[in-house]
Amino acid sequence: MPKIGMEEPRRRALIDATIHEVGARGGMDVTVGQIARRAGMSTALAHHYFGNKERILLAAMRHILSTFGALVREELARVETPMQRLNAILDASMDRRHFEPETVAAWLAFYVQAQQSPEARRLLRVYALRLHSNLLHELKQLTDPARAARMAQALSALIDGFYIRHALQDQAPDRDDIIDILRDYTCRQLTETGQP
Amino acid sequence: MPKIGMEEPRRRALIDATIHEVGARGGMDVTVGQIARRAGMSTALAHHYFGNKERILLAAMRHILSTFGALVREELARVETPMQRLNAILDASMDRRHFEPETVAAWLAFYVQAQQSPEARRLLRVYALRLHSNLLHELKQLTDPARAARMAQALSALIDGFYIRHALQDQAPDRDDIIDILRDYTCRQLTETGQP
DNA sequence: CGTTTTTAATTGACTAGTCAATCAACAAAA
DNA sequence: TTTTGTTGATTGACTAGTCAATTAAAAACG
Repeated sequence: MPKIGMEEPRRRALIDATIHEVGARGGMDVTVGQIARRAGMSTALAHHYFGNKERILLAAMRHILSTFGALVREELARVETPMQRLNAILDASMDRRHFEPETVAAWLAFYVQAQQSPEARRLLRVYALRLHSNLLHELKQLTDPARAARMAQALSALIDGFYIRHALQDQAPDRDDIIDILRDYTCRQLTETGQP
Repeated sequence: MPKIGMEEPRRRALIDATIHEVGARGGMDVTVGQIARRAGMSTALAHHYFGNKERILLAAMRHILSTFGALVREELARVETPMQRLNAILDASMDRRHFEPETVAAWLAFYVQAQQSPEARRLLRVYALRLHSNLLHELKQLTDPARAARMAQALSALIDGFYIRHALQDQAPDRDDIIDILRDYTCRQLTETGQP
């Protein structure tokens, strides 16, 4: 059975299985055995490729974050004006793919693991910082620096907040309502009223 | 040594120890042994009082949520006008006590556990619903129903979002900045501009 | 009041089970 | 034959939950 060049597909399968298993079980308390079985191999092989459990989990986390980042970059490449680019970031952040139950559960679980694992924490920080600086870059071209900074913070929090609420409430607003709220927020903030 | 009337302080100590232990370890992967040791008793006694591990965790969760609810109610009782009451809810939601690292970590961990445990899910739903309806009740007196609903959704998401961001980023805005952002949001939304 | 019985509090030792990680061994490709 | 892929079996550490036994307070009794 041993064919050569198995390393890449095996790693891929393990990462995929990890995300699905974490999503299905709804937490990080997955066993290497469960992951390996879903990926169609023995636990020993999983250890062979990743060394230990934590590295499997981190690889899965890295995969989710880089998928997210790639999607944002892709949407961003399509448009020109700051306003379009801002909307592109918001759209990409609310992409349907992020709302698949497994992904949401995995995301949430990673947030918790970040409290224990410095490397996981670092990864999430990178994601948060990139989102923030992406937003800020566009907003600075649309309003004054102070308001831009505040809006970037608020939009980041709104995105994370809606995401986490979506994870466990059925009456949470759906994707389209969320985008409406985000657009309404930016629109109102950028319309100059009384305050300087 | 056995004194009578120990049940109540023991339960209290176990709940307290659970929150601290979950907060310190940054997840739900705490052992009954760790909790019991921190509470100054044997694992058997912890089982004696709560039956099993899940009930210990749920009791701790219930305690955190009821503390939160009591605080909101307390602040709410102090003021009269809808606008004051709205601000009271926001202030209470952002109270310093909720930002103690242990509480934040425990809160986050409970969110994850809610994916696995129906009872935990139910408890969090109650919290979310109460926050939402509290906000909605005041907002309906300040603006039209559609906008009130949208604002309640947005404010809930902002609160949860800032909370979760605070849990793992040092550059996240602090309590006062967050309150500024929340107030700025409500202020702008309630100021009638162009759109009906 | 003194004695006996009941009851709550408490634990150490034990059971039965899980899981991450290791290892020795085997199969095929190069 | 060396390298790469692969596994079953095993180990060692840890965990939830149980249980019988112990202690002391309280209550019942004479």
